[in-house]
Amino acid sequence: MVQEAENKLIQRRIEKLEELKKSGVDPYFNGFNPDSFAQDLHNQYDEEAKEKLEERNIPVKVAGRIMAYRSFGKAGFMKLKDFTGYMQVYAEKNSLSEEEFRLYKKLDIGDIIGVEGVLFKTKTGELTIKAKKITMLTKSLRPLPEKWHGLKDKELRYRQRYLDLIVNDETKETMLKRALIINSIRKFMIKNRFIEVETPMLHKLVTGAAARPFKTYLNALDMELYLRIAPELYLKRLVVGGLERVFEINRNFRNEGMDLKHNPEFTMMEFYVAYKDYTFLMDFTEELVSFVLQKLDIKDKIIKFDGKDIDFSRPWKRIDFYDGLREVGKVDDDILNDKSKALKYALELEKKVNENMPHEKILAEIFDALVEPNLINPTFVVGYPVAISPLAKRNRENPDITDRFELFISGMEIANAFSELNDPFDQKGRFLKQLEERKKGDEEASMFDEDYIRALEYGLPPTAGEGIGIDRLVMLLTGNTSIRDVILFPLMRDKEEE
RNA sequence: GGGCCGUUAGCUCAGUCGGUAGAGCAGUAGCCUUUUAAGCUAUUGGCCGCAGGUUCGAUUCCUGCACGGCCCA
Repeated sequence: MVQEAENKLIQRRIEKLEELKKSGVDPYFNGFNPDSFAQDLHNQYDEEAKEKLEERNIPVKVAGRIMAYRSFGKAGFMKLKDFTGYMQVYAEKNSLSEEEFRLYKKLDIGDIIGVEGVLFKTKTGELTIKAKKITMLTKSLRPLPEKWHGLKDKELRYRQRYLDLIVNDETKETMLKRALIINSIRKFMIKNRFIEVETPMLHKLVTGAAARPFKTYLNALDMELYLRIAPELYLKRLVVGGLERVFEINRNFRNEGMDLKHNPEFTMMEFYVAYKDYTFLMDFTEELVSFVLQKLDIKDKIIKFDGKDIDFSRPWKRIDFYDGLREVGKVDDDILNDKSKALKYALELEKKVNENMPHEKILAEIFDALVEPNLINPTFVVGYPVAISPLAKRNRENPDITDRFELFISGMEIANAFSELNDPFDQKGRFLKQLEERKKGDEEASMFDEDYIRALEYGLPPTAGEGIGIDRLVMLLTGNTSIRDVILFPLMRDKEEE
């Protein structure tokens, strides 16, 4: 048996399954080939007049899951769902063989069936298939959630996403939109002559971002490995190799807290373009997102998210990191100039900071607390300090800051980008600095990547690079305030089954 | 990590000021050949999240735990 009968409802359906088998019906029949999808039929025939449609006597074969079942004696209606939409089926005794009518009477909501018949319209004008033949394709053993309220329990929706998808059309809509968003991004990148690549997920060194990694182990080489926190250094190696425009849309893994905006594995697009700098990337990002909005048919450039209107009209606001602290965060100058005052202030804000951290890192924490939540419309923050930007190129006028920006929308960090540091001597120094931070206890500090230095010694052309958080972008564009609602299978804690 | 809230039938939810529970849908039986949450009649279904404590008695009160949600860090 597949599973123990959990309750009488399942028990009853298993009995029905056995009855089917006994009467010679294969409850898992594999030879039915539908010739139409629900939505296509609606698109084609919804506008057609009832009489005309019925004269034409159009034969169709569809397959799907029974979502509603309304029966009255010698006839009845079913609502069938396939991946495109719904199609109503009308079954009556006179149009079916005796066996098939008996099969019809035994069907359950949730069963997957194939229907052959002709199109007609009901009294109320709904396009419907009058069944001539019904084929059981998959018997469903578990009862579906209630037809009206559906499945609301978030825990069940995440843990049993298949059920969520069967019952809640909004979930499917969100995921289809996600696919559309990623597709349009890909289209935009390719249009701009970027080459899509895949780089390793299993890394020997933790680099490319500030985060704690997942550790794993490769038996064949007796080697400790990390799941990547970012593909950055591999992508830049490719630019060294002459792939001057590359992008990768793929998963990153970060071993840190989970909340509305963080899932341990998440999807990023990173891309690099040679002979451009970070100012190019700001324009490019505006164009990219505008392109996606256009593909989503959002014409007024305004999106409702978390109760706020977000205006994507170009150009987007650009503010300086320190100006942001002063003007948006109302942070006093002596905090900006004095590390011990900054530390004290950050502690008052209940940030996890300590005296081993560089002053700039503490300021970044204060920025996180006081400035970021106020950046609602798309805002580029520029002028990040060198100390917290180990892979970014220094600004020519002010060597203490970098040619870098982060993009915030609705208080969320959406993108991080900079002119890439391509001076191997400077890069070596930054790596060494990161090692020091690591020794002081910063588990998020970068490791030293010698081969990457070697690659830089061969010469990385002047390059601009950016990472865009795809899940968060999808959240914004689909109106979901939880990252779990835009990931098909978000990570859940184990629940012991009895 | 802290705070608040939730966990009752397959699903969505009531409820018991402490006396082992109820609705709708789904299921089952019957009537019904154009329904739209179809209708009508009858009916099955519960370790009231888990473990302790208080009590004559706990699903209810208390404590702890698990999982989830929201808020904060």
